[in-house]
Amino acid sequence: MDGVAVQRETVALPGPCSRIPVENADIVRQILDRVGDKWTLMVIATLRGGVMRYTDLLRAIPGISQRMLSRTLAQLHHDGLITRTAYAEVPPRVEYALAPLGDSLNDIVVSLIDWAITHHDEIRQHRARFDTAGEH
Amino acid sequence: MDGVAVQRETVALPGPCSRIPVENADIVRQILDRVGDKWTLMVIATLRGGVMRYTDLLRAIPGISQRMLSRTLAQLHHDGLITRTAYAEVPPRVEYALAPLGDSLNDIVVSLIDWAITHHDEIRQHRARFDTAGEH
DNA sequence: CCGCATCCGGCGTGATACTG
DNA sequence: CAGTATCACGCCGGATGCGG
Repeated sequence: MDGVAVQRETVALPGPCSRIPVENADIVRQILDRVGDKWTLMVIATLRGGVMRYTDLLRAIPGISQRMLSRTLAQLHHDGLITRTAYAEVPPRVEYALAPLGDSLNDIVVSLIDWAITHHDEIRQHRARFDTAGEH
Repeated sequence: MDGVAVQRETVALPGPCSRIPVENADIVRQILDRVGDKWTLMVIATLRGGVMRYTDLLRAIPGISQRMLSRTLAQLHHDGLITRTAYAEVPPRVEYALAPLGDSLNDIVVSLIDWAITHHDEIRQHRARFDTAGEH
């Protein structure tokens, strides 16, 4: 029902793309489904500190459950963003680290963390003002 | 199996934090709870195109439901990331646009989109290889 | 007519307990 | 220590309805 001619050539890789073509929106959505959920970015951000073990991550990321950590790590490993090294020892030891692909997200994650820390007060204030204002 | 552990030291990167202190982890998590869910970044990314109406966003973001769009928009407005302008007309018209706070996310969003477009093939290949390899 | 709140069904999520 | 199995809850999505 759209009937619009789609510009297929608009890839716009060099520099900031000014607009998202409809077909890229789908790609972006798929990726954001992976890296854009709450825990994935937290795990990647935490792994910036270096090689980490399962329980280290569990402690380093407040609020995450074992289930979601396992799931997230498996998915990140599955997508090639992190490496998983299991040592057949007793006690068992599994180390996780950023793979090159995950490392390429590093700058973005840092920026996002930066943004979060910089603006979270502003957001809180905005939200508070909103609450007091429109409490009807 | 893999068996190769990646040597990775704590590299200082541009920005205040090269590592995430535990206390900041909580802040980051809170922000990522807001901004890191599937739809929020998609909405922000889509709004980069300029002022948009509700149904425009609905069409521009494939897969989103009316419910989630309303919710996401309300939250973004609530947090001060976007502006909402309702015109008391017939037919009614509601326009959404990025507020300065949301606009400050622009660069990050663009980077993320760029990353998504650049690496989604790589991720797919990794995933496919993983599937064929360890189908156990 | 558009925007969006509400109601219900399904699934993902989270806490606990258990296994290797 | 690392991860899975189980179950109950809550959130997501689709349809409906109403207000402006």
